[in-house]
Amino acid sequence: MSSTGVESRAQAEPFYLTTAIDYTNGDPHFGHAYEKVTADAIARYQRLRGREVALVLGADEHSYNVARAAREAGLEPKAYCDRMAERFRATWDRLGITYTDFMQTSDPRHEAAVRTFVQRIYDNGHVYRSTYRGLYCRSCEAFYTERDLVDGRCPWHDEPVETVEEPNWFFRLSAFRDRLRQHLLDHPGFVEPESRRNEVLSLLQAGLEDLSISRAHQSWGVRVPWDESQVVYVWFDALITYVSAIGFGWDEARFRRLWPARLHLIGKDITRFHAVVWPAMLWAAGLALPEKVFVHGFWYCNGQRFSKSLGNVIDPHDLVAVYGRDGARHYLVAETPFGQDGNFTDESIRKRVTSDLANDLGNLLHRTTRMIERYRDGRVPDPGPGRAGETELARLAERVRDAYEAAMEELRLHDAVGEVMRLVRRANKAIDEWAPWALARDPAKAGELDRALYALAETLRLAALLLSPVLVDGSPEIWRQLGIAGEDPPPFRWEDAAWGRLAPGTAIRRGLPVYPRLDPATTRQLAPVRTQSGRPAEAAPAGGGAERPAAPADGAHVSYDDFARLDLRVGLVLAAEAVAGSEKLLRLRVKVGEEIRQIVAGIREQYRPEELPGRRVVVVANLAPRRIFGIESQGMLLAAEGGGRLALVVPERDVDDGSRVK
RNA sequence: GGCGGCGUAGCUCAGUUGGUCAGAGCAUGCGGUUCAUACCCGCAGUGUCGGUGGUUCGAAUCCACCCGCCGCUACCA
Repeated sequence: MSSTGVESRAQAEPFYLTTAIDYTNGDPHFGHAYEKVTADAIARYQRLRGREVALVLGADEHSYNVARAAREAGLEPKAYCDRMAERFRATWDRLGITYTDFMQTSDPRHEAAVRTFVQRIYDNGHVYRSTYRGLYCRSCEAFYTERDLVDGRCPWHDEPVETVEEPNWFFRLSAFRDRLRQHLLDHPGFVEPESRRNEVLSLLQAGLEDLSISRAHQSWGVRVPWDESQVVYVWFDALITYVSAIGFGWDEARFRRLWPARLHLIGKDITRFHAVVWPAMLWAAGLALPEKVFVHGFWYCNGQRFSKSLGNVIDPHDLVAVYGRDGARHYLVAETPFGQDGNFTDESIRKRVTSDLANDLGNLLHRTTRMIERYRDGRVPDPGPGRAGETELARLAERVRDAYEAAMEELRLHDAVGEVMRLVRRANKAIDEWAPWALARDPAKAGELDRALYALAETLRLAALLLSPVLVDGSPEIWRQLGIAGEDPPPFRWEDAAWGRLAPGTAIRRGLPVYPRLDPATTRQLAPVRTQSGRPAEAAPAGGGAERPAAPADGAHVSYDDFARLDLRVGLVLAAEAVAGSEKLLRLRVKVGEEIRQIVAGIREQYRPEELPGRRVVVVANLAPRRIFGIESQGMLLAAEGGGRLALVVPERDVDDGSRVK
């Protein structure tokens, strides 16, 4: 698998990968950084393999939120976008992301590409005119879904929205269902991980609806070429970045060389657009499909979502400031299997960086260079003819290289790094076994000592090379300290990932530890554990007297505390109406103290809408809002069910609405 | 409710097609070493491999049912 045959073809083919393009109505955060770092590690690995790599990043700007943020900042949209794009690029530069292109959707080249693209699918007969119905806010000049609304009102203006119909252009997405399904069956690797692919398949099973791809009444966006009164729907616009960034519509030669992409890296929230809509778009435009859509996981923070209201967002710049560029990158790649969710904690990153980079890798370099200095006058000894490959370390190194290669090709980034760390740990152990300090005292063991020191230096050279896609600062530094001649920074090449390439006689240049241990006393906490109120948790009181022991929770009982988490309230039904198109659902407006909630309840078979207003009910007031039948339900009614009948639970005598139910 | 997935040492997880599969890393305890960044190395562990049945000479690994968790989806108490 390592170095023959198939290679020549692969090397000739460029490797084009993309990350999601980001909304730039706020600064880049941890999740953005994760995606870019993993993409960059893949890109650097492919370059290591000698392939031409295009790594595209970008900014998704034609959304209403961006236009609004611009207005709030007092800037023209384009000026605002350009400024934000700079902030994003600065962050990616800080993280060492080696992107080749950064496409803003407001870039004239992109806008031209979008027009070319949609014109093409129009000419190919995949677009038709129909009516779009949606909820429209006049102030925003934008449509919203039921899910976006807050209390049925515009999330930005707190104004009622109105149902508006407008003529739009529709894309025949449904026509591609069977073909897409077949493609997924024929190409198991088209969507990964497999669980995501299964989701897409079941989605297709459920059926597809055509997609409105234009909007009237909007000025911020790309004009539909054959209908200047409309702009292209923002998602359609955004996806086209993947081709516009590499020249579609403005540099055909480059586009033809790089397309189709080998990999789209995305988060799990946008799977549908990339695994369903995008392939259909490409087919409609007569273009080839990308080889793979890889869905990475989300990061949590102390088990909770990153969110501004919790105050636990992490600025990538802080991550770099505290843990270093390599520390941040290593943590992001090595901590969690690629494709799974991760959980950021200050403790986990400190441990990961300290044990892997400082204690294992950094210290191995330090002790190795120190011994070469001390025992061999600072020159890498000659292991002697034919002996270098005989040591266990040498054999392991080549096995690790092959396992690393397999892992990287399959995007098991975390396994790939883990393999190299295994080698590093084995080298540390080998030092103990060989005890070079003992060999040094016995002139008869000079050959053994030579071989030992050579093997250690060579292991470090290889480990640094294999880790170079992640440890972008440390890998070159390790080579520098090993005294490897050549360009600085070194052009890491896969051909050098073979045992024995380190030239005997090389003068090492020991330096300061590449990865100093973090000082726990001064390491800044990036994500202190917080209480639900958003305040940092109090430290446990000394003496421990005030600790409240958790009630035992056997299978049959919940603790009182668990029960107390429910906020049950008396509510007064103000209005009730049947949910159109539904048999069982009623949409209620319920007054609970000061607030009025919209609650969807499945009680229509037992209660007629007109008999409900004025009645008191019991409401679960702190239930997370859910969308039911397209309508947000902000709570739940308590009802008893039995004998096929449903009975609302009501207070036995009159109490004020808003009263607590215990 | 439907579909998919998961439940293995304190924690995070590996465990291809059933037979050294009961493991790794981290954390803990004890010991060793000195080349080293209070580092590294060794030893010790604990596990009813979610539960119950079944197939088999033999199952963490296959089947059934049950419990719990997660994802997508759904006319949701």
